[in-house]
Amino acid sequence: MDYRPQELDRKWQQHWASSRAFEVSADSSRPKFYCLEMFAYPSGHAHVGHVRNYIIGDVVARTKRMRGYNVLHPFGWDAFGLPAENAAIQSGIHPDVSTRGNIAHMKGQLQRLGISYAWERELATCDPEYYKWNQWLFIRMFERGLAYRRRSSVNWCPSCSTVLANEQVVDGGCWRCGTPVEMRDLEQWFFRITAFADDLLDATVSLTGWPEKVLTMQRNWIGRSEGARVRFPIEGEAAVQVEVFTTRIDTIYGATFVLLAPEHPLVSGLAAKSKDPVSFRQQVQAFRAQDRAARISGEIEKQGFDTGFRAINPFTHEPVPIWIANFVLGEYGTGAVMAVPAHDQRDFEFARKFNLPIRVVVTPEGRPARADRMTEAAEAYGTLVNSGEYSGLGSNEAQKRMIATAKQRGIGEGTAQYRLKDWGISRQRYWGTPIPMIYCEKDGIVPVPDEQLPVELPKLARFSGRGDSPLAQVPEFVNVRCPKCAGPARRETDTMDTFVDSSWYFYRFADPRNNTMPFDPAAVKYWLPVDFYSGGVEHAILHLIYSRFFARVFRDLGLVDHSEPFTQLLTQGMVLKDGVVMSKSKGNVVDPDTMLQKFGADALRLYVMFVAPPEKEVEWTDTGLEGSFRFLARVWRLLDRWRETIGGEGIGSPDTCESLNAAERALRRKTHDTIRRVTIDIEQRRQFNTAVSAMMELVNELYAFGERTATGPPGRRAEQDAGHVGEMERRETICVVREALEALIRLLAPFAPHTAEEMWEILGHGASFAAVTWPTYDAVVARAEEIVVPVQINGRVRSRLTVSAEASEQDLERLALADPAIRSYTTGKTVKKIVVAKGPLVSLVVR
RNA sequence: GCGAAAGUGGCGGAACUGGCAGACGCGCCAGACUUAGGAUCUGGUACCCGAAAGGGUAUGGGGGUUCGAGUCCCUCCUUUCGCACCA
Repeated sequence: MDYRPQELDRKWQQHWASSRAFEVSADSSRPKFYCLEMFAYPSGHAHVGHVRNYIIGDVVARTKRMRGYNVLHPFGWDAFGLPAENAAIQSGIHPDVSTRGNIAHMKGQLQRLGISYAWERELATCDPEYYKWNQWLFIRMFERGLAYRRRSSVNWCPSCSTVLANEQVVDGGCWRCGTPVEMRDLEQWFFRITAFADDLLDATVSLTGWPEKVLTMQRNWIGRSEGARVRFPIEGEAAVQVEVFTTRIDTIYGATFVLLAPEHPLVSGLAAKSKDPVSFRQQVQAFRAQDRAARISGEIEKQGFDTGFRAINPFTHEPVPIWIANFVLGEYGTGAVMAVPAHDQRDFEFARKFNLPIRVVVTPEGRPARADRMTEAAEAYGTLVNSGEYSGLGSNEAQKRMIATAKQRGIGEGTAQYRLKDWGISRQRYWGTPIPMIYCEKDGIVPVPDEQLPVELPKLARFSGRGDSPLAQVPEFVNVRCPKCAGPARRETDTMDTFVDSSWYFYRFADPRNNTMPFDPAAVKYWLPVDFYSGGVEHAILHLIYSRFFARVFRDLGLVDHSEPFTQLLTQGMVLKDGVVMSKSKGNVVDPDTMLQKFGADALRLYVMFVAPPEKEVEWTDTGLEGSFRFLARVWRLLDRWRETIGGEGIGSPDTCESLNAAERALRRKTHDTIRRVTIDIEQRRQFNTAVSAMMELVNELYAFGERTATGPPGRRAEQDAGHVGEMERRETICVVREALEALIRLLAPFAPHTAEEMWEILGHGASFAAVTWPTYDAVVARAEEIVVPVQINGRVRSRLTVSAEASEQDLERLALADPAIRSYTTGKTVKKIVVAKGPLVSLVVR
């Protein structure tokens, strides 16, 4: 009977579907496990790179199910987004149509892989039943001031013709297409994620199940820095002050000038009053026109000019010049800095270039540096000098006292600054959630009443790809009555960033058909947080920080009782082909369906899990896949060779067999040790490749065992008279082999579920794996009876002792010294030291 | 520039708390069974010397701690990733 996986795939997939094997409901009497893979953008075809993630999740989900957990393992579609809309501009096919077609195809691919999803909970974010709750939530956030509208300078991608959030700008370009981002002044909707900056930052220490790398990225992104704001009056301008942010208030006696960003709000006022307003404005314009990416990255030279105005250092009361500099960022802190050239490298370079004074006010070890001899700024903390009453204090102490003084005198206060900005969510595109807001001349901004939700996307007839906000060109959509005064009003025509959709879909899975709330809090209380979440690292800050933000919003709305939605996070590596990431444009995608037709779902699943640990990038090889197929066929032949022998009734467990011979005991030991290793590898180490190799070892052992038995190994079965097998084996052999095979099949089930189900059935078991329990091991049986102990002399292995596992340290020492090979090294010399290490291992120092 | 992770046979990788480096797989070599083998089974496969027994050298380079280092420490090199004038 040959191994024909394609038939098994079909048979068991049908069986799982018709028996609703993976559908679940909340059950407080059982422990729950929520296993989730990042949902998919329905691009049309999943390649093996995408599919790796789903297989990882499926192995975890299936294992947990066998271990008695009530497992929620859902899937859905991140179905809004630009590619579908751009395709519509090209092809004229409506995004709704193409998206649904893509979803149907990809769903089929996942089903053919045998991923154990609870498909009845499937959702797509482009369904009004889903995005209605985006709108509902938006309004709740608006009511609480967490969603607000403001005019500001925003990132604009000219290619996608839409605004981008800061998180979506990578190296100065659009995260999706790489086009350099431009700045535009626009009225936009923002989510006040900065209100949770401290919470999001501080809680990272509680995320012990996350990779440290991702946490570091999030901490850097939030970018909290402690410091102070200090206000500098302007000489002769009583009405205005320059407020600066500094993390080094201890160096304020060394502040010899003040720098403003070209975007600083005071700049235009100063220009007007300056001696030469025309040239002033020209220089500011020149700075602002500089390439933003280059300006921020420090690639261009530091430039600046003197405004002619002077600020009064509130600590020294000295007047210092105010300059405008191209490297000062308008959007960070106050957009103005006090420049301390002696103790800040950037200020140092600027002072040297423009001959501005440098004054040393902090010294690390007693003797102050000479300003005229410095080659770089002295940024280290130390003891203050030339700082009036603060001289002699350490930097830390000085900071505390200076902040207290500033506060007392009303010239400043201690604060923290963040690099995290509020999340701009308006998108000038069609294929997204309409923002449920109405603008009325009389009543201003008015939310759409809850009972009118959802605000549905109108069907667009044409996609031109030109101009802003396609919805603005649909009069029936734009023109509405004001919900308050019933007067004429117009709708918001921007749509939401699709990252809004993906920030809470994992809650909706707990209760996906609810039509009165986003979800029932009780359902979420049972299922959430997600116990195991896996996806690509590319979401380390985008999706994962937005989701943590949404969890806090739901928490503050009283809908959930936790703050962190994902307990354990696994960031899986990409699958490469020919050394590069698979992509349609590179023409190097490996289509899972082709592989399925050749080798079946289980070989593909097994290969993907075996090739490397899940976090690592892997290079796809066809021969590796064939190897996995061969392994499964090898297991299949093993079962074929033993099925009639061990299938009979009335055969007890090996525990009841008293007289196992050495080979049988060794096989039992291997069986139990394999269960131990596979269980730990899957459940604790999440290192699936070594779990697979442990199973391969067991299979090799079973082949070797078969070699020694009456009927011979599986490969020779063809030459045996099949009618006679079975009667020739010892009862003990049958017990031990059956135990080994039944364990193997169950361990294999999460990786190769179709094959395992079939083999389980062949062995005469009725129940499908949804109901089968994970094998357990006996630690005593798993331990070897006899062990080989290496003996080292001066660090080199010179002999090996075969001893009982119970041998004591003294026994080992004695046996080592008595060993002939060892004696040839010790005779005539002194044994200076003997170490018996756990392991065990004996190490002798001989001189 | 700063920070993090990593560097192991021809290849993917293993080695859990410092204890036999190279598990398992791919590839390759040989044998068996065969009309045949690109099926299957068995054996071999880090490198160097040696007919063999055996010996020596090996985890990016150099140094150190230790009875013992792929693993810990220092230093340098390379690769990948993240951050990059954030005051």
